[in-house]
Amino acid sequence: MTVSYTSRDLQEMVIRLQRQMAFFDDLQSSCCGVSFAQCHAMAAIRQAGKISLNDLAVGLGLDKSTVSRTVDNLVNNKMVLRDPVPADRRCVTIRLTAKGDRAISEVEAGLSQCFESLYRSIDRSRRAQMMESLRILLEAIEKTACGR
Amino acid sequence: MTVSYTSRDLQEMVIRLQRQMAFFDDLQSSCCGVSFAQCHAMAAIRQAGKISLNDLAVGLGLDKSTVSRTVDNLVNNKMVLRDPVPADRRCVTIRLTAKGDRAISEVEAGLSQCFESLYRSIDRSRRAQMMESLRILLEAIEKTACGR
DNA sequence: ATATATAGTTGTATATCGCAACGGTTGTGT
DNA sequence: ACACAACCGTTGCGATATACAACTATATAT
Repeated sequence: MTVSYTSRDLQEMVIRLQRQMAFFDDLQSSCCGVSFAQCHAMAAIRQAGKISLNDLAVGLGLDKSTVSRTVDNLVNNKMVLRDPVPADRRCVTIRLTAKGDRAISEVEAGLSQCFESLYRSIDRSRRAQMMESLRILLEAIEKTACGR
Repeated sequence: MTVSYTSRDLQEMVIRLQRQMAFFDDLQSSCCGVSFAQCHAMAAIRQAGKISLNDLAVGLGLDKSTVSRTVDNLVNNKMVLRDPVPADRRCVTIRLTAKGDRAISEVEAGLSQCFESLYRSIDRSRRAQMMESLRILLEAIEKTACGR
């Protein structure tokens, strides 16, 4: 007996998945006194080590002004520093403070732990199949332009 | 040759998936002159046919005041109507106008079409496996409390 | 009848975001 | 060398989204 699926089933699944995943966002915000947007910024800063405001904005896909203000808040919370760049006085470089590094590390550790639980809760025999399916789905989504 | 996966791979996949899916949100907002939140509200209203503000707020997981204002905007845009309820004069019922119905239908048709393309772009022989994997993943996520 | 619960609105506050305008800095073309 | 363009970041302004608390009006329960 073969089960038959439709695109509507896929749609429903993906939308439910999306709902559930909103939770990961909440997890990232609620935990360390930093908001979701701040968290994303900090993750990007961390990955870069240090980064200009412009590059950060491009990386996050946000307007410079938005990121400038987010950085303001992070500076106020002593999470990041804005350093002048002697070589080009238009620029600033942004980097994490020790406190900021601790905070984002904590968030990311929490997230990793969450995914570990999730991974372990999936039957070992099904993991490879699942990862393969996700890979294919991702590829398909990334290819299917759909207005983009 | 068995490929070995880790929870980190899963995490990466799911996060990439989440990123991609943010696009579906944009699709829903940008298309018909209604924002994402408005769109969600309209979808819920449509599903219910007519609904009280309170039920709508509960259904959307938002505060009543938030929804009240969202409905304000929708009323201003002639997308929905607020009707008094004679039987209980505290209540209002909210329902779509013809314009609102057209708008949300259009959005949902676009989304469905998007998922159809996506579905078709997945190799037929892999579809069942993918749906099965998604089902399992969803179940696992819904079960894995992870702070919830 | 009086107290309590409920439905919705409004005031206030915060976060997030973009566009436009601006000020200072650097690079370029002539 | 100098004017003009390009670029970086900030700030002003407006919009949306959201929650909590206070309030009004109504309904229910004791």
